[in-house]
Amino acid sequence: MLRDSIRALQAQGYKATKPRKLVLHILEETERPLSPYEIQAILRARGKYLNHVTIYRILDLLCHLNLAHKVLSCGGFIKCSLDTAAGCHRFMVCQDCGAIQEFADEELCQEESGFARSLGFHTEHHLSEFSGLCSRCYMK
Amino acid sequence: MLRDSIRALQAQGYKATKPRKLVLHILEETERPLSPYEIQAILRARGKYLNHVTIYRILDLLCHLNLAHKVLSCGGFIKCSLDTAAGCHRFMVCQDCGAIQEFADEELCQEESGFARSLGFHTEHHLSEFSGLCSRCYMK
DNA sequence: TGCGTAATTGCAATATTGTTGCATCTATCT
DNA sequence: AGATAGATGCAACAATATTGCAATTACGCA
Repeated sequence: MLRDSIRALQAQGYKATKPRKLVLHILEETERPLSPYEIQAILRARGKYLNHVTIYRILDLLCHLNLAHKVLSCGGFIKCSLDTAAGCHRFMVCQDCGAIQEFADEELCQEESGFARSLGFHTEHHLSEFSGLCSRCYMK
Repeated sequence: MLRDSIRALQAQGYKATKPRKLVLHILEETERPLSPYEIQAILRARGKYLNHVTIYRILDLLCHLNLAHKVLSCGGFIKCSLDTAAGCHRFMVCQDCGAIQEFADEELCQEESGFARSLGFHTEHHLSEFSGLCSRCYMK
């Protein structure tokens, strides 16, 4: 919810400015990842203007507060839809419709850590991005 | 091995040109991911010159042939050190020394697929990048 | 070994993406 | 409403990435 995100901003001492609300609103209503310049274009098409520098800074902040995520495989940003630990970053990206589903699984995470440790590696953050077909596109 | 990579190029009908050998050689001897411009800088420091466009094209080709990988979390490229299926892309990145270890685990892969399917998602490619400390840095 | 040709590279120009410092503006508290 | 810390816009710039085309080169073959 937009309202929750705004509250989260304020709770940590950040101002609920118009630009921040605009960016949050766009992210809320969009399922697929958006790049900073895409966000700017969407706003422009609606007669709003934000400087790209502002958008970059807002996205940095949102990621820092775990209100948004950067999807590395495409470089875009999506809203954070889970309130799990910040250390894990997991998505399934549908190759057909581009939709993204965030997921979390404690068990999988532990198995990954265990596997890594068996190779002598002590992990802190796990990033996973799976691509394939979502249930809807798979049915088609 | 450099020789193997060159052979792989030729086996698929690509020429073993000087620029390609240079890039492969740099990737072979470097443990950490390198960006196109870093590769150019390393070569320049050795008195060699490659146009950045050439480097981009070579890296595209190497990734396409699964002789190199792009590490998404940093944007750099490393040599491919496993001859596993091209669909999986897994690294552990040491936060201290920057070294990268590629890994593969069929079992983990299957569990990931199963987990995704339980959410209605049919995966094709799995990307994982774990960050933490390698055994050497963990000991320090 | 030298030639012909298709593949590859270099170059120039341009597009896209990301960053910095500073002046101006605004959300929030009183 | 006014003060002020924090946020935004602007301008300039840096870094990264892409395209079309001319020049060069690796490789097969005579």
